Amino acid sequence: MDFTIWQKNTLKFIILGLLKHNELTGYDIKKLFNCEIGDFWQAKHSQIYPELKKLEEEKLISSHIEISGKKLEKTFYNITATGLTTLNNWLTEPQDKIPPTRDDFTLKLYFIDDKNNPRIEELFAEERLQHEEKLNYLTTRMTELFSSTEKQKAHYGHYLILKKAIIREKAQLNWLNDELNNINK
Amino acid sequence: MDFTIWQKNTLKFIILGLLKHNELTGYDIKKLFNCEIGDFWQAKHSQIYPELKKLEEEKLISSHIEISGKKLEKTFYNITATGLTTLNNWLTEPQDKIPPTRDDFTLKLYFIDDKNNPRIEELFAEERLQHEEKLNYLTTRMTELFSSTEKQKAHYGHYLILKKAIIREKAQLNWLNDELNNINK
DNA sequence: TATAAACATGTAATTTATTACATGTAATAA
DNA sequence: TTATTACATGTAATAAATTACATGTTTATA
Repeated sequence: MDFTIWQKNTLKFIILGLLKHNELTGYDIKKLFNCEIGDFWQAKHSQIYPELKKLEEEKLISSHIEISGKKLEKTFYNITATGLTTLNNWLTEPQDKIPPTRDDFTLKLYFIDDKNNPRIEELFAEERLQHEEKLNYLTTRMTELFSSTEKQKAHYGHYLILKKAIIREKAQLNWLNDELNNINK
Repeated sequence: MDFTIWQKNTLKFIILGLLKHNELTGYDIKKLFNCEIGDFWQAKHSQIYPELKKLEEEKLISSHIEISGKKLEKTFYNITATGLTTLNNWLTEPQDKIPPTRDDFTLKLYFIDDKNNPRIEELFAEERLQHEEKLNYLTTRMTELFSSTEKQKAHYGHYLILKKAIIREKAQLNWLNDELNNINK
């Protein structure tokens, strides 16, 4: 009997979730981390490809090869019945404590004690730029994908996380602007 | 010549930052992750103690032992001049792209496509509880530590990150409540 | 005065994630 | 038509982080 609680391996479940509806190649999965889910998780191809092989060994996914063009072999993956069960179990598991944000911008701030240190303003300005760019991208995506309530309902989860990301970025930007105003006073 | 860019090792700089003003033991540092900085980074003692030894080898910190009680040896660490320079360099480095939130609550949501799946409401309720508890803790800390503007100025960075965490939790809770209302419509 | 909780420090094994190394095809634009 | 970009897939080395194993002291409390 093994009561060992291993580390999460969230990537495993993300892959299963992504394969729920469509068959995908490793490259497809890699690209999806550039879109909305990239705001909530990221993985490099060097982690994705081995994970796919592991999942196939565990019989949670299956694969077949298709030739694209003259000789390029693309490996498509499909979720199995067992895989679907594993995914649903994960979805039903109670949530753990909220993990830390791992935000080193905030940490840097924490270690600058002098309110008049000019680096504070610089940091805020840099950070604001990043969040402005992100918010811009996210709002564009939102109008692209979910202009109508029908479209929202058809991909409800997707709609939700996009909305959440936008709210997060806006709150962050508000805070950044407020603090920048305080500094200049 | 080595142009290799290694992974960050943020813990290293957090330790240096924490030692900037006070000498601390490994245990002290461990405990600090239970407070505000725990919202932005966390580390187990099994990572902290080896890191402290590494930093001492690199001459970024120094240590001395004090006896507590009859025979308990406590190792206190101090930052060196080199350590201080290293810390300041980190603080001055331009910020990277904002990293993903690694939020598996949101990911789970993403993979529940059916708007009527009862698991959605459950997930939201679980998550709301967590964030309510956290917000509670944070606001208590805020009044404990920063009731006056003098106190805010004296530890400006600390004040800032506490404020940021509170704003984040509030925004999150607002979103959770909004969505819970939408579900019940 | 026993005992539980908090203090205090460490290592080993393992998992997770990143960077670097490595190779080749297909489509597009100049 | 050539060059560049995107497509496509992998492994090796390394770093970062977690879990588990391990031991002992001091303080508070029942």
